[in-house]
Amino acid sequence: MLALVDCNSFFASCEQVFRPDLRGKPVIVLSNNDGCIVARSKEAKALGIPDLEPYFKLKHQLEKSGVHVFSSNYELYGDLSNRVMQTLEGFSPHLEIYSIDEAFLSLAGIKGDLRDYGHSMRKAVQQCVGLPVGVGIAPTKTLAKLASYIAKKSARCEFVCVIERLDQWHRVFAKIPVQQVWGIGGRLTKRLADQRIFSVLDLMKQDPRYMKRHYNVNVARTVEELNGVACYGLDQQPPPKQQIFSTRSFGQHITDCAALEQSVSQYASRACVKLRKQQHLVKTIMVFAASGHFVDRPYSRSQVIPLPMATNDTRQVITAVRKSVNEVIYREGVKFARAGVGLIELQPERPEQLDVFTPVQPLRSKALMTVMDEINQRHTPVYFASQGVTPQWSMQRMLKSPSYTTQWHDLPCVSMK
DNA sequence: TCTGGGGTCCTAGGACCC
DNA sequence: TCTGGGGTCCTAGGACCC
Repeated sequence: MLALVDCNSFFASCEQVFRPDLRGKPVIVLSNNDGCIVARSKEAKALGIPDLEPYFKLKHQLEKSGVHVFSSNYELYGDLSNRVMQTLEGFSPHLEIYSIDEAFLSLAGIKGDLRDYGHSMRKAVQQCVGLPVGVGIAPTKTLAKLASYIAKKSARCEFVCVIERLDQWHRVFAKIPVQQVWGIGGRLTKRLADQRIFSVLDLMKQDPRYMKRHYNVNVARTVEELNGVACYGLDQQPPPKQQIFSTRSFGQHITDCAALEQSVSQYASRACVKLRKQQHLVKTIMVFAASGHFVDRPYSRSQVIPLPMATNDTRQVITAVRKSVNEVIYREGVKFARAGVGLIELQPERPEQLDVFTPVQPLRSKALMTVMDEINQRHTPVYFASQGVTPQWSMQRMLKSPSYTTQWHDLPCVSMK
């Protein structure tokens, strides 16, 4: 059996941990640049606030109804996420961190009542981190996901749902729309509806071979998984990333080339930090920049750049992306709204076999990057001048909460009265 | 004025090889 | 009369996830 543990309204709940005055109140969290609504507390959902709606459209209404609004604070969410995962590690030696707010746990060998076990996980996370979670327990990942959905929807479950005997669940599955199944998105839902497959039960009853022929192998696997046949195992050590991207929308539109160069330098630098963390080198990079989606004549340019040698030296990558911006991407008169850098062809830092003819990165690069990474973990960050000192185009996060758990000057204070 | 930022996997079709 | 079959690699596009 597997458990899926996921945090309820994760970002919104994080904001409430150090603000007890906001518990039980409507709270929402916005995406980067305060663009869209990406998380809503239970109370905010109850007010009918839609997910992924642009903030500016609802701002007025939100103010009127007294909703508490936050910019995203990834420092805080990342740190609380780590604490949740550490707590869960105490419940199973086999844990797959699936996303910032979810983990799969193997419950193989767990004796006793699984529902009780689920409740003890819930209690532990609540007590150690202060966050509410739901627990779904079932024989396959897809069913565990479904169980966690039921755990949150049905009051009777009290946030823990165990699916063991599948035949006892047909009545419930018949009431759940098929798009709630993990792996079934909007497009597939439409196609399935044409075949009169509307509910989880409808999908579960299909022949996997037929579904493989008419859809694809993943849909076939989903059907198998719904029937208790495990097609996906636990990935305890996620494979290294095959591509690394860093892209952002700007806080303000950019029209001059120097500013655009600064921004891609910064994204290149961020991507290279991730690259070195997974001990890889990059051979090919991609740079792009574009105007907003919602202008009359949208502009977008990208360039794929092979590097002279595989590297993880930020300087090499910055040089290449700046050149690209200058010579290919930038155009006068365009109001750029976003840009990004992708490291698209990677290879391990230590290849199995070196060969005589391929140039290798100088050792001094490695030494310099190691020192930079170490300084940036512990001290005031150092960075390249080309990233700009006080860029005007930086992300807007007007409503960000303090980094309560990661910055000394943001530590919460307790006063005794 | 104002609409996120990451990722993965699969499939089909073309080019090319023997 | 009669014109193979199997394979790899690459790319673009589609679909999904959080």
